[in-house]
Amino acid sequence: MLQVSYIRDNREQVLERLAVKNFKQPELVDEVISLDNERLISQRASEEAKAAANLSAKQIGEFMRAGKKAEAEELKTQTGNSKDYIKKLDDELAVIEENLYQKLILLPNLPHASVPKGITPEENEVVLENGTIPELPANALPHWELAAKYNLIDFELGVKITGAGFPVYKNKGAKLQRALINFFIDEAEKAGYSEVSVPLMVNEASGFGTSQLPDKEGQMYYVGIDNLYLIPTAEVPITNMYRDVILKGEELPVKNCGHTPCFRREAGSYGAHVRGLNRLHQFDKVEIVQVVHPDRSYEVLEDMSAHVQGLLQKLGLPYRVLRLCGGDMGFGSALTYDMETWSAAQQRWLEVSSVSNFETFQSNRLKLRFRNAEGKTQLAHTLNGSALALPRIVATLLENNQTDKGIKVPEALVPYTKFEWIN
RNA sequence: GGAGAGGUGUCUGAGUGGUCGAAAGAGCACGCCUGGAAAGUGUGUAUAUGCCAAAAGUGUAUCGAGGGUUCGAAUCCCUCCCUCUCCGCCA
Repeated sequence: MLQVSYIRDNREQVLERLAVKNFKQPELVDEVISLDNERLISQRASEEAKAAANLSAKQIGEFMRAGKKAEAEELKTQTGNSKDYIKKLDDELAVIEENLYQKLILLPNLPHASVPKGITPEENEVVLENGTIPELPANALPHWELAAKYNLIDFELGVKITGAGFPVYKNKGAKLQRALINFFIDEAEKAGYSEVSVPLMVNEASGFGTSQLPDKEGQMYYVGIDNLYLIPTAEVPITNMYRDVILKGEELPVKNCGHTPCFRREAGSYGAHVRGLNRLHQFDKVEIVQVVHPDRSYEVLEDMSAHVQGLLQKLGLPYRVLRLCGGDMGFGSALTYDMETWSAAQQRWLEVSSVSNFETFQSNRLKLRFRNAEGKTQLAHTLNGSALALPRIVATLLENNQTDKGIKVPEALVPYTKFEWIN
Protein backbone atom coordinates (compact mmCIF):
# COMPACT_ATOMS: atom_id res chain seq x y z
CA MET A 1 0.00 0.00 0.00
CA LEU A 2 1.30 3.41 -0.94
CA GLN A 3 1.54 6.13 1.67
CA VAL A 4 -1.02 8.84 1.27
CA SER A 5 1.42 11.50 2.33
CA TYR A 6 3.74 10.46 -0.47
CA ILE A 7 0.98 10.57 -3.05
CA ARG A 8 -0.09 13.98 -1.80
CA ASP A 9 3.41 15.43 -2.05
CA ASN A 10 4.42 13.74 -5.31
CA ARG A 11 1.30 13.70 -7.44
CA GLU A 12 3.04 14.21 -10.80
CA GLN A 13 5.64 11.60 -10.17
CA VAL A 14 3.10 9.08 -8.95
CA LEU A 15 1.05 9.50 -12.13
CA GLU A 16 4.10 9.20 -14.30
CA ARG A 17 5.24 6.03 -12.51
CA LEU A 18 1.83 4.44 -12.66
CA ALA A 19 1.81 5.02 -16.40
CA VAL A 20 4.93 2.87 -16.67
CA LYS A 21 2.98 0.10 -14.97
CA ASN A 22 0.20 0.67 -17.49
CA PHE A 23 -2.16 1.40 -14.63
CA LYS A 24 -5.70 1.75 -15.91
CA GLN A 25 -7.21 4.03 -13.29
CA PRO A 26 -4.93 7.05 -12.87
CA GLU A 27 -7.94 9.08 -11.74
CA LEU A 28 -7.67 7.23 -8.44
CA VAL A 29 -4.66 9.33 -7.58
CA ASP A 30 -6.59 12.57 -7.54
CA GLU A 31 -9.49 10.88 -5.81
CA VAL A 32 -7.16 9.72 -3.08
CA ILE A 33 -5.70 13.20 -2.71
CA SER A 34 -9.06 14.86 -2.50
CA LEU A 35 -10.41 12.28 -0.08
CA ASP A 36 -7.35 12.79 2.04
CA ASN A 37 -8.03 16.51 2.14
CA GLU A 38 -11.57 15.81 3.22
CA ARG A 39 -10.26 13.42 5.80
CA LEU A 40 -7.98 16.06 7.22
CA ILE A 41 -10.75 18.62 7.54
CA SER A 42 -13.18 16.15 9.01
CA GLN A 43 -10.62 14.78 11.42
CA ARG A 44 -9.69 18.23 12.62
CA ALA A 45 -13.33 19.09 13.31
CA SER A 46 -13.83 15.89 15.23
CA GLU A 47 -10.69 16.32 17.26
CA GLU A 48 -11.54 19.87 18.19
CA ALA A 49 -14.97 18.83 19.39
CA LYS A 50 -13.44 16.02 21.40
CA ALA A 51 -10.86 18.34 22.93
CA ALA A 52 -13.67 20.60 24.15
CA ALA A 53 -15.64 17.68 25.55
CA ASN A 54 -12.59 16.27 27.27
CA LEU A 55 -11.92 19.62 28.86
CA SER A 56 -15.47 19.81 30.22
CA ALA A 57 -15.28 16.29 31.56
CA LYS A 58 -12.11 17.21 33.37
CA GLN A 59 -13.74 20.29 34.86
CA ILE A 60 -16.75 18.30 35.99
CA GLY A 61 -14.40 15.98 37.78
CA GLU A 62 -12.80 18.93 39.52
CA PHE A 63 -16.17 20.37 40.52
CA MET A 64 -17.23 17.03 41.92
CA ARG A 65 -14.12 16.73 44.01
CA ALA A 66 -14.54 20.26 45.26
CA GLY A 67 -18.15 19.46 46.13
CA LYS A 68 -19.57 22.00 43.70
CA LYS A 69 -22.53 19.90 42.66
CA ALA A 70 -24.53 22.64 40.94
CA GLU A 71 -21.72 23.75 38.68
CA ALA A 72 -21.00 20.16 37.77
CA GLU A 73 -24.61 19.45 36.85
CA GLU A 74 -24.82 22.50 34.67
CA LEU A 75 -21.71 21.58 32.77
CA LYS A 76 -23.02 18.05 32.37
CA THR A 77 -26.09 19.14 30.47
CA GLN A 78 -23.99 21.36 28.24
CA THR A 79 -21.47 18.66 27.44
CA GLY A 80 -24.14 16.03 27.01
CA ASN A 81 -25.42 17.95 24.04
CA SER A 82 -22.11 17.81 22.22
CA LYS A 83 -22.18 14.01 22.15
CA ASP A 84 -24.45 13.71 19.16
CA TYR A 85 -22.39 16.25 17.33
CA ILE A 86 -19.20 14.34 17.96
CA LYS A 87 -20.85 11.10 16.92
CA LYS A 88 -21.97 12.67 13.68
CA LEU A 89 -18.49 13.99 12.94
CA ASP A 90 -16.96 10.61 13.68
CA ASP A 91 -19.42 8.82 11.45
CA GLU A 92 -18.60 11.19 8.62
CA LEU A 93 -14.92 10.70 9.20
CA ALA A 94 -15.30 6.92 9.20
CA VAL A 95 -17.06 7.03 5.83
CA ILE A 96 -14.34 9.20 4.34
CA GLU A 97 -11.59 6.99 5.73
CA GLU A 98 -13.23 3.85 4.41
CA ASN A 99 -13.58 5.45 1.01
CA LEU A 100 -10.01 6.59 1.01
CA TYR A 101 -8.81 3.18 2.04
CA GLN A 102 -10.81 1.39 -0.62
CA LYS A 103 -9.22 3.57 -3.29
CA LEU A 104 -5.78 3.39 -1.79
CA ILE A 105 -5.60 -0.39 -1.86
CA LEU A 106 -6.34 -0.32 -5.58
CA LEU A 107 -3.11 1.51 -6.29
CA PRO A 108 -0.18 -0.76 -7.12
CA ASN A 109 3.36 -0.04 -6.09
CA LEU A 110 5.31 2.50 -8.11
CA PRO A 111 7.88 0.94 -10.42
CA HIS A 112 11.53 1.81 -10.01
CA ALA A 113 13.11 4.19 -12.51
CA SER A 114 14.84 1.31 -14.28
CA VAL A 115 11.62 -0.56 -15.03
CA PRO A 116 10.90 -0.64 -18.75
CA LYS A 117 7.54 0.58 -19.93
CA GLY A 118 5.47 -2.19 -21.40
CA ILE A 119 2.43 -4.37 -21.08
CA THR A 120 3.15 -7.90 -22.22
CA PRO A 121 5.85 -10.37 -21.19
CA GLU A 122 7.47 -9.83 -24.61
CA GLU A 123 8.39 -6.35 -23.46
CA ASN A 124 10.43 -7.59 -20.52
CA GLU A 125 14.05 -6.64 -20.79
CA VAL A 126 16.59 -9.44 -21.06
CA VAL A 127 19.35 -8.36 -18.71
CA LEU A 128 21.66 -11.25 -19.35
CA GLU A 129 21.90 -14.79 -20.61
CA ASN A 130 24.28 -17.31 -19.16
CA GLY A 131 25.31 -20.86 -19.93
CA THR A 132 25.19 -22.83 -23.14
CA ILE A 133 21.95 -24.08 -24.50
CA PRO A 134 22.28 -27.85 -24.92
CA GLU A 135 21.72 -29.46 -28.29
CA LEU A 136 19.55 -32.47 -27.71
CA PRO A 137 19.23 -35.37 -30.14
CA ALA A 138 16.10 -35.54 -32.24
CA ASN A 139 14.61 -38.27 -30.05
CA ALA A 140 14.91 -36.19 -26.86
CA LEU A 141 11.93 -36.43 -24.54
CA PRO A 142 10.05 -33.79 -22.59
CA HIS A 143 10.28 -34.13 -18.83
CA TRP A 144 6.84 -35.71 -18.36
CA GLU A 145 7.87 -38.56 -20.60
CA LEU A 146 11.23 -38.88 -18.90
CA ALA A 147 9.45 -38.91 -15.56
CA ALA A 148 7.34 -41.83 -16.75
CA LYS A 149 10.26 -43.63 -18.40
CA TYR A 150 12.36 -43.61 -15.23
CA ASN A 151 9.40 -43.89 -12.85
CA LEU A 152 10.09 -40.57 -11.14
CA ILE A 153 6.76 -38.83 -11.08
CA ASP A 154 3.23 -40.21 -11.31
CA PHE A 155 0.81 -37.55 -12.45
CA GLU A 156 -2.18 -39.89 -12.75
CA LEU A 157 -1.76 -41.12 -9.21
CA GLY A 158 -1.92 -37.52 -8.01
CA VAL A 159 -5.13 -37.04 -9.97
CA LYS A 160 -6.58 -40.07 -8.23
CA ILE A 161 -5.62 -38.90 -4.76
CA THR A 162 -6.33 -35.22 -5.17
CA GLY A 163 -6.68 -33.87 -8.69
CA ALA A 164 -4.70 -32.46 -11.57
CA GLY A 165 -1.64 -30.49 -10.56
CA PHE A 166 -0.80 -32.58 -7.51
CA PRO A 167 1.85 -35.03 -8.71
CA VAL A 168 3.27 -37.92 -6.74
CA TYR A 169 7.07 -38.08 -6.77
CA LYS A 170 8.54 -41.54 -6.54
CA ASN A 171 11.89 -43.22 -6.09
CA LYS A 172 14.73 -41.09 -7.45
CA GLY A 173 12.18 -38.43 -8.33
CA ALA A 174 11.31 -38.01 -4.66
CA LYS A 175 14.97 -38.12 -3.69
CA LEU A 176 15.88 -35.53 -6.28
CA GLN A 177 13.31 -33.21 -4.74
CA ARG A 178 14.67 -33.68 -1.26
CA ALA A 179 18.22 -33.21 -2.51
CA LEU A 180 17.35 -29.92 -4.19
CA ILE A 181 15.61 -28.60 -1.09
CA ASN A 182 18.61 -29.38 1.09
CA PHE A 183 21.02 -27.99 -1.46
CA PHE A 184 19.07 -24.73 -1.72
CA ILE A 185 18.74 -24.34 2.03
CA ASP A 186 22.44 -25.01 2.57
CA GLU A 187 23.37 -22.47 -0.07
CA ALA A 188 21.06 -19.88 1.47
CA GLU A 189 22.57 -20.44 4.89
CA LYS A 190 26.05 -20.02 3.43
CA ALA A 191 24.83 -16.68 2.10
CA GLY A 192 23.80 -15.63 5.59
CA TYR A 193 20.11 -16.46 5.61
CA SER A 194 18.85 -18.15 8.74
CA GLU A 195 16.42 -20.95 8.24
CA VAL A 196 12.88 -20.87 9.50
CA SER A 197 10.17 -23.47 9.27
CA VAL A 198 6.81 -21.79 9.22
CA PRO A 199 3.09 -22.56 9.17
CA LEU A 200 1.60 -23.50 5.83
CA MET A 201 -1.66 -21.82 6.64
CA VAL A 202 -2.05 -18.16 7.43
CA ASN A 203 -4.80 -15.97 8.79
CA GLU A 204 -6.41 -13.06 7.05
CA ALA A 205 -4.16 -10.45 8.61
CA SER A 206 -1.09 -12.18 7.21
CA GLY A 207 -2.58 -12.53 3.76
CA PHE A 208 -3.32 -8.86 3.87
CA GLY A 209 0.11 -7.89 5.16
CA THR A 210 1.96 -9.19 2.13
CA SER A 211 -0.89 -8.04 -0.15
CA GLN A 212 -2.21 -11.41 -1.36
CA LEU A 213 -5.45 -10.18 0.17
CA PRO A 214 -7.64 -8.72 -1.03
CA ASP A 215 -5.99 -8.52 -4.47
CA LYS A 216 -5.43 -12.20 -5.16
CA GLU A 217 -7.96 -13.86 -2.94
CA GLY A 218 -9.12 -16.29 -5.64
CA GLN A 219 -5.60 -17.60 -6.12
CA MET A 220 -5.34 -19.03 -2.63
CA TYR A 221 -6.91 -22.16 -1.21
CA TYR A 222 -9.19 -21.14 1.59
CA VAL A 223 -10.02 -23.28 4.60
CA GLY A 224 -13.35 -21.77 5.46
CA ILE A 225 -14.07 -23.73 8.61
CA ASP A 226 -11.17 -21.99 10.35
CA ASN A 227 -10.88 -18.93 8.13
CA LEU A 228 -7.32 -19.76 7.06
CA TYR A 229 -5.51 -19.67 3.74
CA LEU A 230 -3.00 -22.16 2.40
CA ILE A 231 0.15 -20.24 1.58
CA PRO A 232 0.88 -19.55 -2.08
CA THR A 233 4.51 -18.86 -1.13
CA ALA A 234 6.66 -18.87 2.01
CA GLU A 235 6.93 -15.12 1.54
CA VAL A 236 3.62 -14.77 3.34
CA PRO A 237 4.40 -16.43 6.68
CA ILE A 238 8.06 -15.39 6.69
CA THR A 239 7.49 -11.72 5.97
CA ASN A 240 4.57 -11.65 8.39
CA MET A 241 6.86 -12.71 11.20
CA TYR A 242 7.81 -9.03 11.20
CA ARG A 243 4.31 -7.61 11.08
CA ASP A 244 3.79 -4.88 13.71
CA VAL A 245 7.45 -4.95 14.59
CA ILE A 246 9.83 -2.08 15.18
CA LEU A 247 13.34 -3.35 14.61
CA LYS A 248 16.44 -1.79 16.09
CA GLY A 249 18.63 -0.21 13.45
CA GLU A 250 21.40 -2.69 14.12
CA GLU A 251 19.03 -5.62 13.58
CA LEU A 252 18.95 -4.83 9.87
CA PRO A 253 19.31 -6.53 7.53
CA VAL A 254 17.07 -9.42 8.53
CA LYS A 255 17.74 -12.45 6.34
CA ASN A 256 15.56 -15.54 6.43
CA CYS A 257 15.16 -18.56 4.25
CA GLY A 258 12.71 -21.39 4.40
CA HIS A 259 11.40 -24.35 2.53
CA THR A 260 7.65 -24.84 2.20
CA PRO A 261 5.19 -26.41 -0.12
CA CYS A 262 3.21 -23.73 -1.93
CA PHE A 263 -0.43 -23.98 -2.90
CA ARG A 264 -1.93 -22.12 -5.82
CA ARG A 265 -5.34 -22.50 -7.33
CA GLU A 266 -4.14 -21.22 -10.72
CA ALA A 267 -7.75 -20.77 -11.63
CA GLY A 268 -8.29 -20.53 -15.35
CA SER A 269 -4.89 -21.70 -16.55
CA TYR A 270 -5.08 -24.96 -18.41
CA GLY A 271 -3.67 -26.18 -21.70
CA ALA A 272 -0.51 -27.41 -23.29
CA HIS A 273 1.74 -25.00 -21.42
CA VAL A 274 0.74 -26.36 -18.06
CA ARG A 275 1.64 -29.91 -18.92
CA GLY A 276 3.82 -31.96 -16.59
CA LEU A 277 5.62 -29.91 -14.01
CA ASN A 278 5.14 -26.62 -15.79
CA ARG A 279 2.33 -25.42 -13.56
CA LEU A 280 1.12 -27.15 -10.42
CA HIS A 281 -1.32 -26.54 -7.62
CA GLN A 282 1.17 -27.72 -5.08
CA PHE A 283 4.92 -27.41 -5.36
CA ASP A 284 7.97 -27.01 -3.16
CA LYS A 285 10.04 -23.91 -2.98
CA VAL A 286 12.87 -22.44 -0.98
CA GLU A 287 12.30 -18.77 -0.39
CA ILE A 288 14.71 -16.04 0.67
CA VAL A 289 13.41 -12.94 2.43
CA GLN A 290 15.15 -9.79 3.56
CA VAL A 291 14.11 -6.79 5.60
CA VAL A 292 16.55 -3.98 4.97
CA HIS A 293 17.33 -0.30 5.36
CA PRO A 294 15.74 1.68 2.51
CA ASP A 295 19.11 3.02 1.41
CA ARG A 296 20.36 -0.47 0.73
CA SER A 297 17.42 -2.28 -0.82
CA TYR A 298 18.51 -2.09 -4.45
CA GLU A 299 21.99 -3.22 -3.62
CA VAL A 300 20.40 -6.13 -1.75
CA LEU A 301 18.14 -6.90 -4.69
CA GLU A 302 21.27 -7.35 -6.82
CA ASP A 303 22.76 -9.61 -4.14
CA MET A 304 19.67 -11.75 -4.11
CA SER A 305 19.65 -11.93 -7.88
CA ALA A 306 23.28 -12.99 -7.82
CA HIS A 307 22.50 -15.65 -5.24
CA VAL A 308 19.77 -17.14 -7.39
CA GLN A 309 22.02 -17.05 -10.44
CA GLY A 310 24.73 -18.79 -8.46
CA LEU A 311 22.35 -21.65 -7.77
CA LEU A 312 21.52 -22.02 -11.45
CA GLN A 313 25.18 -21.92 -12.36
CA LYS A 314 26.01 -24.61 -9.81
CA LEU A 315 23.29 -26.77 -11.27
CA GLY A 316 24.71 -26.14 -14.73
CA LEU A 317 21.45 -24.79 -16.09
CA PRO A 318 21.43 -22.20 -18.86
CA TYR A 319 19.39 -19.25 -17.77
CA ARG A 320 18.49 -15.70 -18.52
CA VAL A 321 17.55 -12.81 -16.27
CA LEU A 322 14.65 -10.57 -17.13
CA ARG A 323 13.86 -7.16 -15.78
CA LEU A 324 10.10 -7.22 -15.85
CA CYS A 325 8.33 -4.44 -17.65
CA GLY A 326 5.77 -2.35 -15.82
CA GLY A 327 2.78 -4.26 -17.05
CA ASP A 328 4.15 -7.71 -16.22
CA MET A 329 5.22 -6.86 -12.70
CA GLY A 330 3.38 -7.93 -9.61
CA PHE A 331 1.02 -5.55 -7.86
CA GLY A 332 3.28 -4.81 -4.92
CA SER A 333 6.67 -4.86 -6.55
CA ALA A 334 8.86 -1.88 -7.40
CA LEU A 335 11.37 -3.92 -9.37
CA THR A 336 11.34 -7.58 -10.25
CA TYR A 337 13.89 -9.85 -11.83
CA ASP A 338 12.66 -13.13 -13.22
CA MET A 339 15.09 -15.95 -13.76
CA GLU A 340 14.24 -18.43 -16.46
CA THR A 341 15.93 -21.67 -17.38
CA TRP A 342 15.96 -23.12 -20.85
CA SER A 343 13.89 -26.23 -21.14
CA ALA A 344 15.67 -27.97 -23.98
CA ALA A 345 13.04 -30.51 -24.91
CA GLN A 346 10.16 -28.08 -24.72
CA GLN A 347 12.24 -25.43 -26.45
CA ARG A 348 11.06 -22.70 -24.15
CA TRP A 349 12.12 -20.62 -21.18
CA LEU A 350 10.62 -21.55 -17.81
CA GLU A 351 10.41 -19.11 -14.93
CA VAL A 352 12.10 -20.62 -11.91
CA SER A 353 12.60 -17.58 -9.73
CA SER A 354 11.26 -14.14 -9.20
CA VAL A 355 13.16 -11.69 -7.04
CA SER A 356 11.45 -8.48 -6.02
CA ASN A 357 11.97 -5.32 -4.07
CA PHE A 358 8.73 -4.15 -2.51
CA GLU A 359 10.27 -1.05 -0.99
CA THR A 360 7.71 0.10 1.61
CA PHE A 361 4.65 -1.31 -0.13
CA GLN A 362 4.44 -4.33 2.14
CA SER A 363 5.98 -2.74 5.21
CA ASN A 364 3.36 0.00 5.14
CA ARG A 365 0.67 -2.59 5.47
CA LEU A 366 2.68 -4.72 7.85
CA LYS A 367 3.65 -1.74 9.98
CA LEU A 368 7.17 -3.09 9.75
CA ARG A 369 9.50 -0.34 10.89
CA PHE A 370 12.95 0.21 12.21
CA ARG A 371 14.51 2.92 14.32
CA ASN A 372 16.69 5.09 12.14
CA ALA A 373 19.82 7.05 13.02
CA GLU A 374 17.71 9.92 14.37
CA GLY A 375 15.89 7.49 16.64
CA LYS A 376 12.67 7.84 14.69
CA THR A 377 10.59 5.01 13.33
CA GLN A 378 10.74 4.50 9.60
CA LEU A 379 9.26 1.90 7.26
CA ALA A 380 11.77 -0.76 6.26
CA HIS A 381 12.08 -2.21 2.78
CA THR A 382 11.14 -5.83 2.16
CA LEU A 383 12.46 -8.12 -0.54
CA ASN A 384 11.97 -11.71 -1.41
CA GLY A 385 12.87 -14.23 -4.01
CA SER A 386 12.55 -17.87 -4.90
CA ALA A 387 15.78 -19.70 -4.43
CA LEU A 388 14.43 -21.78 -6.01
CA ALA A 389 11.08 -23.20 -7.03
CA LEU A 390 11.50 -26.91 -7.56
CA PRO A 391 9.27 -28.32 -10.29
CA ARG A 392 10.62 -26.41 -13.25
CA ILE A 393 14.14 -26.97 -12.03
CA VAL A 394 13.39 -30.67 -11.97
CA ALA A 395 11.86 -30.38 -15.43
CA THR A 396 14.87 -28.70 -16.96
CA LEU A 397 17.36 -30.91 -15.14
CA LEU A 398 15.66 -33.98 -16.54
CA GLU A 399 15.36 -32.61 -20.05
CA ASN A 400 18.71 -30.91 -20.42
CA ASN A 401 20.76 -33.70 -18.89
CA GLN A 402 19.22 -36.63 -20.72
CA THR A 403 21.63 -38.99 -22.47
CA ASP A 404 21.35 -42.50 -23.88
CA LYS A 405 22.73 -43.75 -20.55
CA GLY A 406 20.13 -41.95 -18.51
CA ILE A 407 19.93 -38.60 -16.82
CA LYS A 408 23.12 -37.16 -15.41
CA VAL A 409 22.78 -35.53 -12.00
CA PRO A 410 24.70 -32.25 -11.75
CA GLU A 411 27.89 -32.60 -9.75
CA ALA A 412 26.90 -30.06 -7.09
CA LEU A 413 23.84 -32.12 -6.34
CA VAL A 414 25.46 -35.55 -6.08
CA PRO A 415 26.46 -35.10 -2.40
CA TYR A 416 22.75 -34.59 -1.76
CA THR A 417 21.22 -37.21 -4.05
CA LYS A 418 23.96 -39.77 -3.35
CA PHE A 419 23.52 -41.00 -6.91
CA GLU A 420 25.03 -39.73 -10.16
CA TRP A 421 22.62 -41.18 -12.67
CA ILE A 422 18.92 -41.60 -13.05
CA ASN A 423 18.51 -44.62 -15.27
C1' G B 1 -15.35 -30.64 22.34
C1' G B 2 -16.56 -29.61 28.11
C1' A B 3 -15.18 -26.56 32.59
C1' G B 4 -12.47 -22.48 34.50
C1' A B 5 -8.97 -18.26 34.33
C1' G B 6 -7.11 -14.34 31.69
C1' G B 7 -5.61 -10.65 27.65
C1' U B 8 -2.37 -3.57 30.33
C1' G B 9 3.83 -0.38 27.64
C1' U B 10 10.27 -4.10 25.65
C1' C B 11 9.18 -7.70 29.84
C1' U B 12 7.07 -8.82 34.82
C1' G B 13 3.07 -6.63 36.93
C1' A B 14 -0.35 -2.82 39.77
C1' G B 15 -4.55 -0.43 38.64
C1' U B 16 -12.92 -1.65 39.59
C1' G B 17 -15.41 5.25 37.16
C1' G B 18 -12.34 11.51 37.14
C1' U B 19 -5.91 13.81 39.25
C1' C B 20 -4.33 7.15 34.20
C1' G B 21 -0.52 7.17 28.53
C1' A B 22 -1.11 4.42 32.82
C1' A B 23 2.20 2.69 39.72
C1' A B 24 6.37 -0.35 40.85
C1' G B 25 10.26 -3.42 39.36
C1' A B 26 13.29 -5.41 35.47
C1' G B 27 15.52 -4.35 30.90
C1' C B 28 17.56 -0.66 27.74
C1' A B 29 20.03 4.39 26.78
C1' C B 30 22.81 8.37 28.67
C1' G B 31 25.38 10.66 32.94
C1' C B 32 27.83 10.34 37.83
C1' C B 33 30.86 7.09 40.65
C1' U B 34 35.42 3.53 39.23
C1' G B 35 42.12 2.55 37.01
C1' G B 36 38.31 -0.52 34.29
C1' A B 37 33.96 -3.25 35.39
C1' A B 38 30.18 -4.84 38.82
C1' A B 39 27.44 -2.67 42.59
C1' G B 40 25.47 2.03 43.74
C1' U B 41 23.23 6.48 41.99
C1' G B 42 20.66 10.31 38.73
C1' U B 43 17.89 11.16 34.32
C1' G B 44 15.34 9.33 30.30
C1' U B 45 12.64 5.31 27.95
C1' A B 46 5.14 3.73 23.53
C1' U B 47 2.91 4.34 18.72
C1' A B 48 0.09 6.96 15.11
C1' U B 49 -1.63 11.50 13.71
C1' G B 50 -3.05 17.10 13.79
C1' C B 51 -1.29 22.29 14.91
C1' C B 52 3.74 24.83 14.66
C1' A B 53 9.00 26.68 9.49
C1' A B 54 11.32 23.36 12.99
C1' A B 55 12.40 22.19 18.01
C1' A B 56 9.96 22.96 22.40
C1' G B 57 5.17 22.60 23.30
C1' U B 58 0.37 21.10 22.64
C1' G B 59 -4.58 18.61 20.59
C1' U B 60 -6.62 13.66 19.29
C1' A B 61 -6.58 8.33 19.38
C1' U B 62 -4.69 3.75 21.35
C1' C B 63 -4.60 -0.76 28.03
C1' G B 64 -6.88 -7.90 22.52
C1' A B 65 -10.95 -6.06 18.54
C1' G B 66 -15.71 -3.85 17.84
C1' G B 67 -20.08 -1.76 19.97
C1' G B 68 -22.80 0.30 24.39
C1' U B 69 -23.68 2.95 29.30
C1' U B 70 -21.70 7.81 31.32
C1' C B 71 -20.32 14.71 31.43
C1' G B 72 -16.05 11.21 31.94
C1' A B 73 -14.07 4.06 30.80
C1' A B 74 -7.93 0.30 31.30
C1' U B 75 -11.89 0.05 35.08
C1' C B 76 -19.14 -1.19 34.14
C1' C B 77 -22.34 -3.93 30.12
C1' C B 78 -22.71 -6.74 25.25
C1' U B 79 -20.47 -9.32 20.98
C1' C B 80 -16.26 -11.36 18.79
C1' C B 81 -11.04 -12.95 18.68
C1' C B 82 -6.99 -14.95 21.15
C1' U B 83 -4.03 -17.23 25.18
C1' C B 84 -3.45 -20.31 29.48
C1' U B 85 -5.00 -24.39 33.05
C1' C B 86 -7.79 -28.93 33.92
C1' C B 87 -10.73 -32.90 31.59
C1' G B 88 -11.73 -35.53 26.96
C1' C B 89 -9.66 -36.84 22.16
C1' C B 90 -5.20 -37.43 19.47
C1' A B 91 0.14 -37.44 15.82
